[in-house]
Amino acid sequence: MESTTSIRRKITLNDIAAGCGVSRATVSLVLRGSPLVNKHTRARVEDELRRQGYVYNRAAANLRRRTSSSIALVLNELANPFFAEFASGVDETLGEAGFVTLLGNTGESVEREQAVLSSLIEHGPGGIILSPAEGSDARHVLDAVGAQTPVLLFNRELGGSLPEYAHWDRLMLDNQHGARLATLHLIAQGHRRIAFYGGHGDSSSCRQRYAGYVDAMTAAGLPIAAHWRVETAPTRMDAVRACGELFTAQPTPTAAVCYNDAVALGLMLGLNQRGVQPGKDFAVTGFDDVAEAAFSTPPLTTLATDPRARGRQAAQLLLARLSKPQADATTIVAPVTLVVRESSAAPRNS
Amino acid sequence: MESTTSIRRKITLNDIAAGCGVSRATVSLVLRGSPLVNKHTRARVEDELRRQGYVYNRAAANLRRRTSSSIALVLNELANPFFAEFASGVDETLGEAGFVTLLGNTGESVEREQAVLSSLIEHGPGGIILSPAEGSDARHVLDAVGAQTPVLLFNRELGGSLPEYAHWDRLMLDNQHGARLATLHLIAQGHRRIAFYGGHGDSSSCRQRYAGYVDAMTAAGLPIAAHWRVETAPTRMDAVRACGELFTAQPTPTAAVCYNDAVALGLMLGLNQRGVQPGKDFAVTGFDDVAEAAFSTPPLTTLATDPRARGRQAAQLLLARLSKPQADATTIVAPVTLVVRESSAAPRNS
DNA sequence: GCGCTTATTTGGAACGATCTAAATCATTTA
DNA sequence: TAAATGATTTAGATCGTTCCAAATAAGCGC
Repeated sequence: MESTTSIRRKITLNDIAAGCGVSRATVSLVLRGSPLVNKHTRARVEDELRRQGYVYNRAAANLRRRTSSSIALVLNELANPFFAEFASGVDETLGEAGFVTLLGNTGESVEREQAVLSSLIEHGPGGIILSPAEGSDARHVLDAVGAQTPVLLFNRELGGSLPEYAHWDRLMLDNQHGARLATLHLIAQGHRRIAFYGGHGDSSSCRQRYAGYVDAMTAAGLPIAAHWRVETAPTRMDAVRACGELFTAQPTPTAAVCYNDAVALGLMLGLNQRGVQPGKDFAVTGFDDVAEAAFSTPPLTTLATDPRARGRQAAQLLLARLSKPQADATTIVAPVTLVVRESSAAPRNS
Repeated sequence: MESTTSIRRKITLNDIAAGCGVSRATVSLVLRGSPLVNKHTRARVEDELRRQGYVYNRAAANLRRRTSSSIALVLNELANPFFAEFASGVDETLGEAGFVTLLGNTGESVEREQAVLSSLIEHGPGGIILSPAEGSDARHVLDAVGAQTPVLLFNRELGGSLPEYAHWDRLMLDNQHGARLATLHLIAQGHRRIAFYGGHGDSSSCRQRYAGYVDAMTAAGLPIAAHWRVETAPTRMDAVRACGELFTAQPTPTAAVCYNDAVALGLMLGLNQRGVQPGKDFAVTGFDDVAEAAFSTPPLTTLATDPRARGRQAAQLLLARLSKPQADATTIVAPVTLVVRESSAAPRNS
C-alpha cells in the first residue's frame, strides 16, 4: 500500500500573500479583522486562506507581540474528583477568554512541583494557577517561576514567607468557618464528644479546619480529648485503616468532623467493618461535597465547595490580574455551605 | 505602600552574551549542552545565566527549529474520574519525555470539540490525544486539525469515514469482550433473564458493549426481551431515573449488565429506592472500575480498565508516532479484567 | 488636471531562539 | 617559520508573525 502523500510544508502568510497577489502585511491585517483593509481584498484573501487550508501560528504571533495565550494549571492531585472538577471549570473560563490551559500534575511531590513549574514556565504562560503540593514552600516556587509571571494560589498556602509572596493572589476556601459549621451542627444534634478525623498537620487547609473545629468546641464549652485527633493521609484508604484509633481510649467520641469527603467515606467504611453503623451509632461529616457524597450509604453531611465554580473563579481572578498587573493582591475566601444529609444524625442515647 | 519594582524586560540570549563578552551563538550552544564549547567559557556563561535569572524561551526555539514540545489532550468529560485518571497518566508520561500537555475539555459537545480543537491546533501541538464527544465525526475533526498533526483516538470511534481517518492510531478498550465476560459471569451465577442497562446507542463504546452482551446471551441460548435494553445518559443521575423501565413488562430481569460504573451505581440506588436490594434481589455489573466501585454498598462487580495506565500508554503511542511519522497506523485494544465483588450474587430463587 | 485629504497597501525591521558556513585561535608538523 | 590541523567561536540569515513608517491609490473640490 504505497502512499503518495507528500510532506506538505506548513502554509504561512507568505503563501497566502503570494497566492492572491497581495502583501504579507495585508493578509495579517485580514486575519486580525482590521477595518483598514478593503472589503474586496478581504474577501479575496479569505478565499485563499480557506483554499490553502491556512492555520494560524499563535506561537510566532506571541513571540512578536510579546504576549501569551496560555495559562499554566498546576495541581497537586488531578485524579481527585475535586480537582478534576476544578480543572474543568478553569479550562472552561480560560477557553472562553481565548486562552489555552497548560496542564501540570505534581502528585503531592514537592520535587515534581519544582520540575513541572520550571518546565511550564519555559513555555511562557501568561500566569499560573497553583494548588501547591503538601509541604511546598514559597522559595521553591519563586525560584522556579521567577518574579515576572503572576501566580494565583488555590486551596493551600505555601510554607515560608518572602516579600514577593505577598504579591500573589489567592483563592482559598473558608476552611475554618466550614469546619466550625460542621461541628456546631453536630453539637446541635446533641453530640458532646466529637473527634476531628483525618488529614495531615502540615497542610494549611487541614490546620484551618482543625482550628474551626476547636473554635466551635471551645465556644460550646466542650472538652477535647487528645485521642480525638487522628491524623491520616487525605485518602479513603488510609482513613479506613486508622478508624480504630478513635476507640483506643475513654471517653470514646460519638461523632467525627472529617478533614474531607474521601476521609469521611473511608471512616464510614471502617466503622461498618467494626459493626458500628455510621449515621446511627456514630455521626460523620465531610468536606468538599464530591459527587459521591450524595450517594453514599448513608448520604454524607458535608460542606459544599462547588469546585467547578471555584475553577471558573480562579481563572477569572488570574485574567483580571493579567489585565491589571499593578493592582493590589487580592485574597478571596470562597464561602462553603453545609449540606445536611443522613450521616449526621443525633446520638443514640439522647 | 509604594513599590519600586521596575518592570524588568525578559532576559534573552543577547543579554547573557553581552553580560559575559561572548556571542549569542555560544550561549545557545551552552544551553543545549554542546560539547563544542570550551570548559572555561561554559562555566562563565552558566554563571551569567544564573546571575541574570535567565529563562529559556521554548516557543522561540520551536519556531526556529520547526519542532513542537507540546501535545494536546482533548477529553469529552474531564470531570469524570475515569478521564481524570487517564489525564494524569498522559501528563506523567509526556512530562517525562519533555512535553507539556495542552488541555481541552469538550463536555460531550461536538461544537465545543470543534472549537477546542481549532484553538489548540493554533498552538502547534506535536500531536493530539482525542477522546471524542458523543456524535463527533471524522470530517469535523479532520477539518479542525488538518492532515499534518497526528491524532490518537482514545476510547471511542468517530462517526463517518474518510481516507485520512484510516491513518490515525487508536487505543481502545476491549468493550465487547468485557461485556461478554460480565454477562458470562452472571450466567454462571445462575441468572437467565439479564438486561443491558444504560448508555446511548450513538456511542461506539456502548454499541460494542451491547454486542458483547448479545454474544454471550446468544451463545448460551438465552433469549433477550426488548424491554431489557434501557438507554440512558451515561450518568448516575439519569440511571437512577430510568430504573423503573426494567420492570415495566414481563418477564422481569434478575440481573443487569451496565454500560459503566456510573450507570451501575445509579441503578443500584434506584433499586434501593424501589425496595429491591442490589446484590441480593438483583445482580449488577459495571464497567471501568472507578475508585468508588470497591467502596459502594454492595461493592460493585465491574471491568477494570486501569485508566491511568491507559493514559501512559496513549502518550507512549503518540510519542512513538512522532518519532516515526510514516509508520503504519496501529490499533491497540487494551484488555479489561473482570473484578468480581458482591453486587453480582446468584439469583434468590436458585 | 492639480493639490489635498482619506483610504488602503506595503517593505523591512523586529521578537528570541537556532542553523550554517566561515572566521578565529591554539597546536602541531614539516 | 609557514602551513596544516583541530578546537572554539561567531556573524548573519532564518522561523512566521506583527509593527512602524512610509508609499501608493482613490476621491474630491476647484
